[in-house]
Amino acid sequence: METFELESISYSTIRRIPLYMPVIRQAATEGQKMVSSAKIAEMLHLDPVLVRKDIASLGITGQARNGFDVLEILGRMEKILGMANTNTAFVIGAGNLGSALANYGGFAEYGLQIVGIFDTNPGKIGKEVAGLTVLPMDKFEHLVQRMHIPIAILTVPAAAAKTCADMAVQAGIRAVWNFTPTKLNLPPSVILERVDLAASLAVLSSKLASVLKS
Amino acid sequence: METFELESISYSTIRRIPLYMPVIRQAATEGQKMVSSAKIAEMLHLDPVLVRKDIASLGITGQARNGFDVLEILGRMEKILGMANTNTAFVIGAGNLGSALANYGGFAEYGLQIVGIFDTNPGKIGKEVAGLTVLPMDKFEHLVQRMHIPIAILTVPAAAAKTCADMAVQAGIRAVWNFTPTKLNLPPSVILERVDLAASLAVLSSKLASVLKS
DNA sequence: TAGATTGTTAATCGATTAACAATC
DNA sequence: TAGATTGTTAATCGATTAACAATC
Repeated sequence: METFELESISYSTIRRIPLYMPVIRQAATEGQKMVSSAKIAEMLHLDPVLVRKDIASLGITGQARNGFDVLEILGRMEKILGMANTNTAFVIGAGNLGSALANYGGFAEYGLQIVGIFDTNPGKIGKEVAGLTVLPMDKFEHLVQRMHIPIAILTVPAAAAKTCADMAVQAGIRAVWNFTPTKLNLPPSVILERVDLAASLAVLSSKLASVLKS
Repeated sequence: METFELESISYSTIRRIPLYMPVIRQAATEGQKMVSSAKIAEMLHLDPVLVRKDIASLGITGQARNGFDVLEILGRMEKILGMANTNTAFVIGAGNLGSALANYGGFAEYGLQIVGIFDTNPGKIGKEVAGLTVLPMDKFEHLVQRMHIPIAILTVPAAAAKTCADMAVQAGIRAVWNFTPTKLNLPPSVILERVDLAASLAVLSSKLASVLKS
Protein backbone atom coordinates (compact mmCIF):
# COMPACT_ATOMS: atom_id res chain seq x y z
CA MET A 1 0.00 0.00 0.00
CA GLU A 2 1.86 3.01 1.31
CA THR A 3 5.34 3.48 0.00
CA PHE A 4 8.54 4.74 1.70
CA GLU A 5 7.39 3.63 5.13
CA LEU A 6 10.16 4.23 7.63
CA GLU A 7 12.50 6.32 5.49
CA SER A 8 14.58 7.73 8.26
CA ILE A 9 13.17 7.72 11.74
CA SER A 10 16.10 8.23 14.06
CA TYR A 11 16.62 5.95 17.05
CA SER A 12 16.36 9.01 19.26
CA THR A 13 12.84 9.49 17.98
CA ILE A 14 11.96 5.81 18.24
CA ARG A 15 13.11 5.72 21.85
CA ARG A 16 10.63 8.50 22.62
CA ILE A 17 7.68 6.68 21.08
CA PRO A 18 6.91 4.80 24.32
CA LEU A 19 6.82 8.18 26.02
CA TYR A 20 4.37 9.61 23.52
CA MET A 21 2.04 6.64 23.25
CA PRO A 22 0.43 6.73 26.72
CA VAL A 23 -0.09 10.49 26.51
CA ILE A 24 -1.74 10.25 23.14
CA ARG A 25 -3.74 7.19 24.10
CA GLN A 26 -5.09 9.17 27.01
CA ALA A 27 -6.11 11.99 24.71
CA ALA A 28 -7.91 9.42 22.55
CA THR A 29 -9.66 8.00 25.60
CA GLU A 30 -10.83 11.48 26.55
CA GLY A 31 -12.40 11.71 23.13
CA GLN A 32 -10.06 14.35 21.75
CA LYS A 33 -9.71 14.14 18.00
CA MET A 34 -6.74 16.48 17.66
CA VAL A 35 -3.79 17.23 19.93
CA SER A 36 -1.18 19.98 19.70
CA SER A 37 2.56 19.60 20.03
CA ALA A 38 2.48 22.12 22.85
CA LYS A 39 0.08 19.96 24.83
CA ILE A 40 2.15 16.83 24.36
CA ALA A 41 5.36 18.66 25.14
CA GLU A 42 3.95 20.11 28.33
CA MET A 43 2.94 16.73 29.70
CA LEU A 44 6.32 15.21 28.99
CA HIS A 45 8.51 18.22 29.79
CA LEU A 46 9.84 18.27 26.26
CA ASP A 47 10.39 21.06 23.76
CA PRO A 48 7.33 21.48 21.50
CA VAL A 49 9.59 21.81 18.48
CA LEU A 50 11.12 18.44 19.26
CA VAL A 51 7.67 16.91 19.46
CA ARG A 52 6.74 18.40 16.10
CA LYS A 53 9.94 17.16 14.52
CA ASP A 54 9.38 13.70 15.92
CA ILE A 55 5.83 13.55 14.63
CA ALA A 56 6.88 14.94 11.28
CA SER A 57 9.56 12.27 10.98
CA LEU A 58 6.82 9.65 11.34
CA GLY A 59 5.43 11.03 8.11
CA ILE A 60 2.50 12.79 9.71
CA THR A 61 1.44 16.33 8.89
CA GLY A 62 -0.70 18.40 11.18
CA GLN A 63 -3.10 21.23 10.69
CA ALA A 64 -2.14 24.72 11.69
CA ARG A 65 -4.40 25.93 14.46
CA ASN A 66 -5.67 22.39 15.15
CA GLY A 67 -2.70 20.20 15.83
CA PHE A 68 -2.32 16.55 14.91
CA ASP A 69 -4.84 13.76 14.46
CA VAL A 70 -4.72 11.62 17.58
CA LEU A 71 -5.65 8.34 15.93
CA GLU A 72 -3.30 8.93 13.03
CA ILE A 73 -0.33 9.38 15.36
CA LEU A 74 -1.32 6.34 17.36
CA GLY A 75 -1.74 4.13 14.34
CA ARG A 76 1.56 5.23 12.91
CA MET A 77 3.45 4.57 16.12
CA GLU A 78 1.89 1.15 16.49
CA LYS A 79 2.90 0.33 12.96
CA ILE A 80 6.50 1.36 13.57
CA LEU A 81 6.72 -0.85 16.62
CA GLY A 82 5.31 -3.72 14.61
CA MET A 83 2.18 -4.02 16.66
CA ALA A 84 0.03 -5.01 13.73
CA ASN A 85 1.28 -8.55 14.06
CA THR A 86 2.06 -8.89 17.77
CA ASN A 87 5.65 -9.93 18.33
CA THR A 88 6.08 -13.11 20.30
CA ALA A 89 9.12 -13.88 22.41
CA PHE A 90 10.74 -16.69 24.33
CA VAL A 91 12.63 -15.91 27.51
CA ILE A 92 15.87 -17.83 28.00
CA GLY A 93 16.68 -18.09 31.68
CA ALA A 94 13.95 -18.66 34.26
CA GLY A 95 15.77 -16.92 37.09
CA ASN A 96 14.52 -13.83 38.85
CA LEU A 97 15.12 -11.49 35.95
CA GLY A 98 13.50 -13.78 33.40
CA SER A 99 10.56 -14.29 35.73
CA ALA A 100 10.28 -10.57 36.31
CA LEU A 101 10.08 -9.88 32.60
CA ALA A 102 7.62 -12.73 32.02
CA ASN A 103 5.41 -11.46 34.83
CA TYR A 104 5.55 -7.85 33.79
CA GLY A 105 2.41 -7.03 31.90
CA GLY A 106 3.55 -3.69 30.54
CA PHE A 107 5.22 -4.91 27.36
CA ALA A 108 1.89 -5.85 25.81
CA GLU A 109 1.30 -2.13 25.45
CA TYR A 110 4.15 -2.07 22.95
CA GLY A 111 3.22 -5.22 21.12
CA LEU A 112 5.43 -7.76 22.83
CA GLN A 113 4.01 -11.00 24.12
CA ILE A 114 6.10 -13.49 26.07
CA VAL A 115 4.83 -16.96 25.20
CA GLY A 116 7.51 -19.27 26.56
CA ILE A 117 10.31 -19.52 29.09
CA PHE A 118 13.28 -21.87 29.00
CA ASP A 119 16.08 -22.98 31.29
CA THR A 120 18.75 -25.64 31.45
CA ASN A 121 18.51 -26.12 35.20
CA PRO A 122 16.49 -29.32 35.86
CA GLY A 123 15.37 -27.82 39.16
CA LYS A 124 13.55 -25.07 37.30
CA ILE A 125 12.11 -27.07 34.42
CA GLY A 126 8.44 -27.86 34.87
CA LYS A 127 7.81 -25.04 37.32
CA GLU A 128 5.23 -22.38 36.56
CA VAL A 129 6.32 -18.82 35.84
CA ALA A 130 3.75 -16.21 34.93
CA GLY A 131 1.36 -18.92 33.81
CA LEU A 132 3.98 -20.59 31.63
CA THR A 133 5.67 -23.90 32.28
CA VAL A 134 9.45 -23.62 32.25
CA LEU A 135 10.70 -25.77 29.37
CA PRO A 136 14.11 -27.36 28.82
CA MET A 137 16.44 -25.73 26.30
CA ASP A 138 16.29 -28.98 24.29
CA LYS A 139 12.87 -27.96 23.09
CA PHE A 140 13.84 -24.40 22.22
CA GLU A 141 14.79 -24.81 18.57
CA HIS A 142 11.84 -27.00 17.69
CA LEU A 143 9.35 -24.61 19.27
CA VAL A 144 10.92 -21.50 17.79
CA GLN A 145 10.48 -23.00 14.37
CA ARG A 146 7.01 -24.42 14.91
CA MET A 147 5.65 -21.27 16.50
CA HIS A 148 7.67 -18.85 14.35
CA ILE A 149 9.01 -16.98 17.36
CA PRO A 150 11.07 -13.97 16.28
CA ILE A 151 12.48 -12.74 19.62
CA ALA A 152 14.67 -14.27 22.31
CA ILE A 153 15.02 -12.44 25.61
CA LEU A 154 18.31 -13.40 27.19
CA THR A 155 18.42 -13.35 30.99
CA VAL A 156 20.89 -16.11 31.81
CA PRO A 157 24.03 -15.69 33.93
CA ALA A 158 26.92 -14.00 32.13
CA ALA A 159 28.84 -17.25 31.78
CA ALA A 160 26.04 -18.86 29.77
CA ALA A 161 25.19 -15.85 27.62
CA LYS A 162 27.32 -16.59 24.58
CA THR A 163 26.25 -20.22 24.35
CA CYS A 164 22.58 -19.42 24.74
CA ALA A 165 22.73 -16.59 22.21
CA ASP A 166 24.33 -18.92 19.71
CA MET A 167 21.62 -21.50 20.34
CA ALA A 168 19.00 -18.86 19.72
CA VAL A 169 20.61 -17.84 16.44
CA GLN A 170 20.97 -21.47 15.45
CA ALA A 171 17.27 -21.97 16.13
CA GLY A 172 16.39 -19.18 13.72
CA ILE A 173 15.64 -16.34 16.12
CA ARG A 174 15.53 -12.96 14.35
CA ALA A 175 16.22 -10.67 17.30
CA VAL A 176 17.93 -10.98 20.67
CA TRP A 177 17.12 -8.68 23.58
CA ASN A 178 20.20 -9.05 25.72
CA PHE A 179 19.90 -8.37 29.46
CA THR A 180 23.24 -9.93 30.31
CA PRO A 181 26.40 -7.85 30.75
CA THR A 182 28.04 -9.89 28.00
CA LYS A 183 28.89 -8.26 24.70
CA LEU A 184 27.61 -10.65 22.06
CA ASN A 185 28.97 -11.10 18.58
CA LEU A 186 26.09 -12.29 16.46
CA PRO A 187 25.78 -12.41 12.69
CA PRO A 188 24.66 -9.05 11.32
CA SER A 189 21.42 -10.56 10.09
CA VAL A 190 20.32 -11.00 13.70
CA ILE A 191 18.98 -7.92 15.44
CA LEU A 192 20.64 -7.26 18.76
CA GLU A 193 19.51 -4.82 21.39
CA ARG A 194 21.13 -4.61 24.77
CA VAL A 195 19.87 -3.29 28.07
CA ASP A 196 23.03 -1.96 29.61
CA LEU A 197 22.44 -1.82 33.35
CA ALA A 198 26.12 -1.29 34.11
CA ALA A 199 26.24 1.85 31.96
CA SER A 200 23.18 3.24 33.74
CA LEU A 201 24.68 2.40 37.11
CA ALA A 202 27.95 4.07 36.14
CA VAL A 203 26.14 7.33 35.41
CA LEU A 204 24.25 7.15 38.70
CA SER A 205 27.40 6.32 40.67
CA SER A 206 29.45 9.10 39.15
CA LYS A 207 26.76 11.69 39.82
CA LEU A 208 26.49 10.44 43.38
CA ALA A 209 30.25 10.44 43.91
CA SER A 210 30.42 14.03 42.75
CA VAL A 211 27.68 15.31 45.08
CA LEU A 212 28.80 13.27 48.08
CA LYS A 213 32.20 14.86 47.82
CA SER A 214 30.87 18.38 48.10
CA MET B 1 44.47 16.35 47.64
CA GLU B 2 44.14 16.44 43.89
CA THR B 3 42.23 19.37 42.50
CA PHE B 4 39.84 19.62 39.53
CA GLU B 5 38.72 16.01 39.81
CA LEU B 6 35.95 15.37 37.33
CA GLU B 7 36.14 18.58 35.33
CA SER B 8 34.15 17.41 32.38
CA ILE B 9 33.83 13.72 31.80
CA SER B 10 30.94 13.27 29.41
CA TYR B 11 28.16 10.79 30.15
CA SER B 12 29.05 9.03 26.93
CA THR B 13 32.48 8.36 28.37
CA ILE B 14 31.14 7.39 31.79
CA ARG B 15 28.78 4.88 30.22
CA ARG B 16 31.78 3.19 28.59
CA ILE B 17 33.70 2.83 31.85
CA PRO B 18 31.98 -0.49 32.70
CA LEU B 19 33.12 -1.69 29.28
CA TYR B 20 36.71 -0.69 29.88
CA MET B 21 37.06 -1.91 33.44
CA PRO B 22 36.92 -5.69 32.89
CA VAL B 23 39.34 -5.46 29.96
CA ILE B 24 41.83 -3.43 31.95
CA ARG B 25 41.38 -5.56 35.04
CA GLN B 26 42.24 -8.55 32.94
CA ALA B 27 45.40 -6.87 31.70
CA ALA B 28 46.31 -6.17 35.32
CA THR B 29 45.67 -9.79 36.26
CA GLU B 30 47.95 -10.90 33.45
CA GLY B 31 50.67 -8.80 35.00
CA GLN B 32 50.80 -6.16 32.24
CA LYS B 33 51.96 -2.81 33.51
CA MET B 34 51.05 -0.81 30.42
CA VAL B 35 48.28 -1.15 27.85
CA SER B 36 47.80 0.62 24.52
CA SER B 37 44.64 2.23 23.23
CA ALA B 38 44.87 -0.02 20.17
CA LYS B 39 44.76 -3.14 22.36
CA ILE B 40 41.78 -1.94 24.35
CA ALA B 41 39.96 -0.81 21.23
CA GLU B 42 40.51 -4.13 19.51
CA MET B 43 38.97 -6.10 22.37
CA LEU B 44 35.91 -3.88 22.53
CA HIS B 45 35.48 -3.21 18.80
CA LEU B 46 35.93 0.51 19.37
CA ASP B 47 37.95 3.16 17.58
CA PRO B 48 41.40 3.56 19.20
CA VAL B 49 41.08 7.34 19.03
CA LEU B 50 37.87 7.16 21.00
CA VAL B 51 39.62 5.09 23.64
CA ARG B 52 42.45 7.62 23.85
CA LYS B 53 40.01 10.51 24.13
CA ASP B 54 38.10 8.72 26.85
CA ILE B 55 41.23 7.98 28.84
CA ALA B 56 42.52 11.52 28.34
CA SER B 57 39.21 12.91 29.62
CA LEU B 58 39.79 10.98 32.86
CA GLY B 59 42.87 13.15 33.31
CA ILE B 60 45.36 10.42 32.46
CA THR B 61 48.32 10.89 30.13
CA GLY B 62 50.05 7.98 28.47
CA GLN B 63 53.53 7.42 27.18
CA ALA B 64 54.18 7.39 23.47
CA ARG B 65 55.40 3.97 22.44
CA ASN B 66 54.26 2.41 25.75
CA GLY B 67 50.62 3.16 26.22
CA PHE B 68 48.83 3.84 29.49
CA ASP B 69 49.50 2.68 33.04
CA VAL B 70 47.03 -0.10 33.79
CA LEU B 71 46.72 0.54 37.52
CA GLU B 72 46.42 4.29 37.02
CA ILE B 73 43.45 3.85 34.68
CA LEU B 74 41.83 1.37 37.01
CA GLY B 75 42.25 3.55 40.06
CA ARG B 76 40.88 6.57 38.24
CA MET B 77 37.81 4.73 36.98
CA GLU B 78 37.09 3.31 40.42
CA LYS B 79 37.33 6.80 41.87
CA ILE B 80 34.89 8.20 39.35
CA LEU B 81 32.34 5.51 40.14
CA GLY B 82 32.78 6.26 43.84
CA MET B 83 34.14 2.86 44.66
CA ALA B 84 36.44 4.19 47.36
CA ASN B 85 33.51 4.23 49.76
CA THR B 86 31.24 1.44 48.52
CA ASN B 87 27.76 2.72 47.75
CA THR B 88 24.99 1.00 49.63
CA ALA B 89 21.44 0.70 48.36
CA PHE B 90 18.00 -0.35 49.47
CA VAL B 91 15.68 -2.01 46.99
CA ILE B 92 12.04 -0.91 47.15
CA GLY B 93 9.81 -3.66 45.83
CA ALA B 94 10.52 -7.32 46.57
CA GLY B 95 8.92 -8.65 43.42
CA ASN B 96 10.73 -10.52 40.71
CA LEU B 97 12.68 -7.56 39.43
CA GLY B 98 13.74 -6.39 42.88
CA SER B 99 14.75 -9.94 43.74
CA ALA B 100 16.66 -10.27 40.49
CA LEU B 101 18.66 -7.16 41.22
CA ALA B 102 19.27 -8.16 44.84
CA ASN B 103 20.46 -11.59 43.73
CA TYR B 104 22.64 -10.32 40.94
CA GLY B 105 26.22 -10.25 42.16
CA GLY B 106 27.63 -8.24 39.30
CA PHE B 107 27.02 -4.77 40.68
CA ALA B 108 29.69 -5.23 43.34
CA GLU B 109 32.20 -4.92 40.54
CA TYR B 110 31.10 -1.32 40.14
CA GLY B 111 30.92 -0.49 43.83
CA LEU B 112 27.24 -1.04 44.52
CA GLN B 113 26.10 -3.16 47.42
CA ILE B 114 22.44 -3.94 48.08
CA VAL B 115 21.95 -4.16 51.82
CA GLY B 116 18.19 -4.13 52.25
CA ILE B 117 14.91 -4.86 50.49
CA PHE B 118 11.49 -3.44 51.31
CA ASP B 119 7.89 -4.06 50.37
CA THR B 120 4.43 -3.05 51.50
CA ASN B 121 2.83 -6.40 50.75
CA PRO B 122 2.41 -8.28 54.07
CA GLY B 123 2.71 -11.53 52.15
CA LYS B 124 6.27 -10.66 51.17
CA ILE B 125 7.47 -9.12 54.42
CA GLY B 126 9.67 -11.45 56.43
CA LYS B 127 10.61 -13.62 53.48
CA GLU B 128 14.24 -14.07 52.52
CA VAL B 129 15.55 -12.61 49.28
CA ALA B 130 19.22 -12.93 48.41
CA GLY B 131 20.07 -13.43 52.07
CA LEU B 132 18.10 -10.37 53.13
CA THR B 133 14.84 -10.34 55.04
CA VAL B 134 12.15 -8.34 53.27
CA LEU B 135 11.25 -5.42 55.55
CA PRO B 136 8.08 -3.32 55.70
CA MET B 137 8.19 0.17 54.19
CA ASP B 138 7.44 1.54 57.69
CA LYS B 139 11.03 0.88 58.61
CA PHE B 140 12.50 2.43 55.48
CA GLU B 141 13.06 5.99 56.65
CA HIS B 142 14.50 5.02 59.99
CA LEU B 143 16.97 2.59 58.45
CA VAL B 144 18.00 4.92 55.64
CA GLN B 145 18.95 7.48 58.24
CA ARG B 146 20.60 5.13 60.68
CA MET B 147 22.60 3.32 58.02
CA HIS B 148 23.22 6.40 55.85
CA ILE B 149 21.97 4.68 52.72
CA PRO B 150 22.40 6.93 49.68
CA ILE B 151 20.64 4.92 46.95
CA ALA B 152 17.09 3.61 46.48
CA ILE B 153 16.43 1.13 43.69
CA LEU B 154 12.82 1.40 42.64
CA THR B 155 11.23 -1.79 41.31
CA VAL B 156 7.60 -1.45 42.37
CA PRO B 157 4.57 -1.60 40.03
CA ALA B 158 4.01 1.57 38.00
CA ALA B 159 1.03 2.59 40.12
CA ALA B 160 3.12 2.72 43.29
CA ALA B 161 6.18 4.37 41.77
CA LYS B 162 5.44 8.01 42.54
CA THR B 163 4.46 7.35 46.15
CA CYS B 164 7.48 5.19 46.83
CA ALA B 165 9.85 7.66 45.20
CA ASP B 166 8.44 10.42 47.37
CA MET B 167 8.91 8.29 50.45
CA ALA B 168 12.51 7.68 49.47
CA VAL B 169 13.14 11.39 49.02
CA GLN B 170 11.40 12.13 52.29
CA ALA B 171 13.65 9.60 54.01
CA GLY B 172 16.74 11.41 52.80
CA ILE B 173 17.80 9.22 49.90
CA ARG B 174 20.34 10.96 47.65
CA ALA B 175 19.82 9.00 44.44
CA VAL B 176 17.00 6.97 42.89
CA TRP B 177 17.64 4.26 40.30
CA ASN B 178 14.25 3.98 38.66
CA PHE B 179 13.32 0.69 36.97
CA THR B 180 9.63 1.55 36.65
CA PRO B 181 8.15 2.97 33.46
CA THR B 182 6.98 6.00 35.43
CA LYS B 183 8.51 9.40 34.79
CA LEU B 184 9.31 10.78 38.22
CA ASN B 185 9.45 14.43 39.20
CA LEU B 186 11.88 14.65 42.08
CA PRO B 187 13.57 17.69 43.55
CA PRO B 188 16.70 18.56 41.57
CA SER B 189 18.87 17.84 44.59
CA VAL B 190 18.01 14.14 44.24
CA ILE B 191 19.91 12.23 41.57
CA LEU B 192 17.66 10.30 39.24
CA GLU B 193 18.70 7.67 36.77
CA ARG B 194 16.23 5.64 34.82
CA VAL B 195 16.53 2.28 33.12
CA ASP B 196 14.21 2.69 30.20
CA LEU B 197 13.19 -0.79 29.10
CA ALA B 198 10.38 0.51 26.91
CA ALA B 199 12.79 2.66 24.89
CA SER B 200 15.07 -0.31 24.36
CA LEU B 201 12.14 -2.49 23.36
CA ALA B 202 10.93 0.17 20.94
CA VAL B 203 14.26 0.13 19.12
CA LEU B 204 14.26 -3.66 18.97
CA SER B 205 10.67 -3.79 17.75
CA SER B 206 11.16 -1.20 15.07
CA LYS B 207 14.25 -2.94 13.70
CA LEU B 208 12.37 -6.22 13.70
CA ALA B 209 9.32 -4.73 12.01
CA SER B 210 11.52 -3.36 9.27
CA VAL B 211 13.29 -6.65 8.51
CA LEU B 212 10.19 -8.80 8.81
CA LYS B 213 8.53 -6.74 6.14
CA SER B 214 11.27 -7.33 3.61
C1' DT C 1 -8.84 39.50 10.74
C1' DA C 2 -6.02 37.81 14.43
C1' DG C 3 -3.82 34.44 16.62
C1' DA C 4 -2.68 29.78 17.51
C1' DT C 5 -0.23 26.38 15.62
C1' DT C 6 2.44 23.90 12.12
C1' DG C 7 6.57 23.63 9.31
C1' DT C 8 11.05 25.06 7.56
C1' DT C 9 15.58 26.81 7.60
C1' DA C 10 19.62 28.09 10.15
C1' DA C 11 22.42 27.97 14.43
C1' DT C 12 24.26 25.49 18.12
C1' DC C 13 26.02 21.83 20.57
C1' DG C 14 28.23 17.47 21.57
C1' DA C 15 30.18 13.29 20.15
C1' DT C 16 32.77 10.81 16.95
C1' DT C 17 36.01 10.34 13.26
C1' DA C 18 39.91 11.87 10.37
C1' DA C 19 44.36 13.77 9.62
C1' DC C 20 48.56 14.60 11.22
C1' DA C 21 52.10 16.31 14.42
C1' DA C 22 54.79 15.14 18.62
C1' DT C 23 57.34 11.94 21.33
C1' DC C 24 59.62 8.24 23.38
C1' DT D 1 67.25 6.05 13.67
C1' DA D 2 62.73 4.13 12.86
C1' DG D 3 58.44 3.11 14.17
C1' DA D 4 54.83 2.55 17.44
C1' DT D 5 52.00 5.14 20.01
C1' DT D 6 50.12 9.28 22.17
C1' DG D 7 48.00 13.78 21.67
C1' DT D 8 46.05 17.70 19.20
C1' DT D 9 43.49 20.12 15.85
C1' DA D 10 40.08 20.11 12.28
C1' DA D 11 36.17 17.88 9.85
C1' DT D 12 32.00 15.45 10.03
C1' DC D 13 27.78 13.95 11.63
C1' DG D 14 23.46 13.88 14.14
C1' DA D 15 20.43 15.74 17.39
C1' DT D 16 18.47 19.59 19.51
C1' DT D 17 17.28 24.37 19.83
C1' DA D 18 16.26 28.98 17.90
C1' DA D 19 14.16 32.06 14.74
C1' DC D 20 10.79 32.89 11.81
C1' DA D 21 7.69 32.11 7.85
C1' DA D 22 3.36 29.80 6.37
C1' DT D 23 -1.31 28.52 7.21
C1' DC D 24 -5.77 27.60 8.79
